[in-house]
Amino acid sequence: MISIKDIARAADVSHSTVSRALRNSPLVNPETSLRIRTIAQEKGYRVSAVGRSLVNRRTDTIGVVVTSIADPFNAEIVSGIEEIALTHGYSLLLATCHSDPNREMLAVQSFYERRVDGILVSSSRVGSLYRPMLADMKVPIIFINSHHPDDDMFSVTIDNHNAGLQATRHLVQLGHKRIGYLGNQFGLQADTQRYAGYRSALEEVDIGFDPELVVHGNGGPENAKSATARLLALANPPTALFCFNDMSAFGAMCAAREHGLAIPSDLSVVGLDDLLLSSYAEPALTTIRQPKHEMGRLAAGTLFQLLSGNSPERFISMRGELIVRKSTVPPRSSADAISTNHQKSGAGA
Amino acid sequence: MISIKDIARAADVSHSTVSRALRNSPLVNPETSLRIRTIAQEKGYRVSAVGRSLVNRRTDTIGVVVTSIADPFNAEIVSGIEEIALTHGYSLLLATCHSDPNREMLAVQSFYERRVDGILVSSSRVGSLYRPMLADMKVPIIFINSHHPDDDMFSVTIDNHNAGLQATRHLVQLGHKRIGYLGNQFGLQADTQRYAGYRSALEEVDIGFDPELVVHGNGGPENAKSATARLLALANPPTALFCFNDMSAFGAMCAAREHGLAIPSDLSVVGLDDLLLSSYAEPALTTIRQPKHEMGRLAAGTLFQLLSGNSPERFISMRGELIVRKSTVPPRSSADAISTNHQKSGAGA
DNA sequence: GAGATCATTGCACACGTGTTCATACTAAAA
DNA sequence: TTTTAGTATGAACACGTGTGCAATGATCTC
Repeated sequence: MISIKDIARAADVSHSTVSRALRNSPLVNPETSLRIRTIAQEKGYRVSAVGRSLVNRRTDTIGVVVTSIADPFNAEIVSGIEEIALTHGYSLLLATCHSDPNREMLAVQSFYERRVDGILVSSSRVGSLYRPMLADMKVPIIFINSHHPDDDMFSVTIDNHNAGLQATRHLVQLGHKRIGYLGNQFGLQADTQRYAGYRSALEEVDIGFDPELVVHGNGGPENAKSATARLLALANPPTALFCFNDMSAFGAMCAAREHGLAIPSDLSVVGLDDLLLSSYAEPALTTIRQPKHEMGRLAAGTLFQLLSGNSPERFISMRGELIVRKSTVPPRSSADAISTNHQKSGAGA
Repeated sequence: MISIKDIARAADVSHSTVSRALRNSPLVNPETSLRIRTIAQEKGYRVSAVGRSLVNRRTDTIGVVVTSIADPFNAEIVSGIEEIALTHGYSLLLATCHSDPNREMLAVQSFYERRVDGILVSSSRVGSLYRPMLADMKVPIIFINSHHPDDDMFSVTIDNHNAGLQATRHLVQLGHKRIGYLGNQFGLQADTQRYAGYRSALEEVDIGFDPELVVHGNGGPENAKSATARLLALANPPTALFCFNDMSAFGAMCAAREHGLAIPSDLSVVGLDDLLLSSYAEPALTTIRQPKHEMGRLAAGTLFQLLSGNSPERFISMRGELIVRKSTVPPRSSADAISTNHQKSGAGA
């Protein structure tokens, strides 16, 4: 591993001069500078970012922790972050925590030890426990997809309540009266808020709320499938379903078909995310588009604002956009769906 | 930012003793050690990995470059890598290159400057151009999903030829005679090999090869859609389609439906990847499962073998597994599909 | 009690880079 | 010629950490 001292020896100058020459400092004679840079190139020299970081007190690196990178939602957020980081010449340190608060803390601590210049956390489960930790380490942290009402926290979220409201309103306007909610793990902030939006939409039109129509998965399709099966086994099943996210919606549609129901004629489904594949599904999924990529960009942008000494907005809240596709239609009979009590041995289509 | 010198001052010892105490060295008096560690904790001290890296000459960091993290295929590979890295106490530096050889090189150079202990590159587009660069920088590199026949390269791939063979054989065995191939960008190694497998399967049973039935997308659903549309507009369209990957398969199925065809009765489709959502599609996608997570694990495992001085296998080739689901059935008439020349204004189901 | 062994600690240097300050030399001005 | 201003360079220190070596003092052995 060759250092500036090596090429200093080769060029018969001090390492100071080499350092200056490589950074194109006007302090060094143009001829010597060229000679040094030539030698450096010949020897295949590359600066050591670790040596440089030690003196510059910055690593040009930001840390990103997500629940799972295999989750396309997180992947798109990271994609947005990476895009902005690249334009600033920053690198990305990635860690996953699998919704484990402990692993989340460990990841953040690891980032801190590595002296990242900033940290982005998506779907944090730790929340206010960060406070004492943040007091110690003066590293700017931006939260994505979780909001903390404390003064010194920055966050980028979508308006989850509004998203739930839009999705449910859409189903209400189609004429549905028995609308189910397929949530994520209980206690998750985004779930609570989307659920609240769902409730609000029902109250707007005086549709009686039926707790039977609320089930919880874990955000993945498999859990959504079994949760939906419970819902469809009800004596008076829903005619429409609002799902926490698109992955859950896929699982729900799968369960419905196995139950002998056709989508959307027997069951309307609306998701939330608008994943790349959602528009290619059959039927194409009606959903609330979440600007994932843009959220990543904004979060990273906020961080770089902070790093350059500016005072960006603390709480950025984005609006989801309703994308109506083919998975939602009016219910079969406008006189509610009491008559359509499907048997499990029903039409196998 | 507090350093060992600060707590050395506070504990009235030399920074050497602090360094030893924090690493639980047996050389330091247990009482002093405890006192030092207490002070360190009170002050919220955390080692600087950059200082440590400078002297240890290792960063406990590996670099990963993928084409796009938003691509679920890459995301799952990264997920596998991260899992193994974590067990070794390593962190992950992530970069994307968007299939641009130049950006790929820049990413690798950035990693090198940051003195990562090893590099993983998925779907490399640069190939042998690495050689001179590798000669300079003695950082172990593992390639995923691209194979380089040079001596000093390590790689983990799936047997693409075999995958193409299995997929096409499956369609042949169902009785299809006009089988299309929807490939990725021309020149991509994986595409060439899968295409070769496709050809081999056709030759096995003496099905005449028709170059009309081969089209190329870019691995994404949108391009796949338009490419498939061209295929279906043929006077004598295919009755089955082997797609480069699952994303393409989704685009292909979408195009077929817009063309008035039913999947699988009018067109059988087989993908390659087995994404999380592939089994939840309608119809559930027949595909060749690629052990993405395992490939990431193996690649990372190979790297850590190298880092610990062992000599792991150079070329790891994995077998894809045919997963038969609902998107493939025998063709409508065994007397080929000449009669089924669908009009674009056909049944709109 | 003298020498030997051991436990504990500090000094000094190293890692690779950037930067301040002083120095040596050159050229211009007086 | 002397002073002044300017140019080019090196010495020295700093960043935070780890470690070989020496030094100190204590305990043990005979």
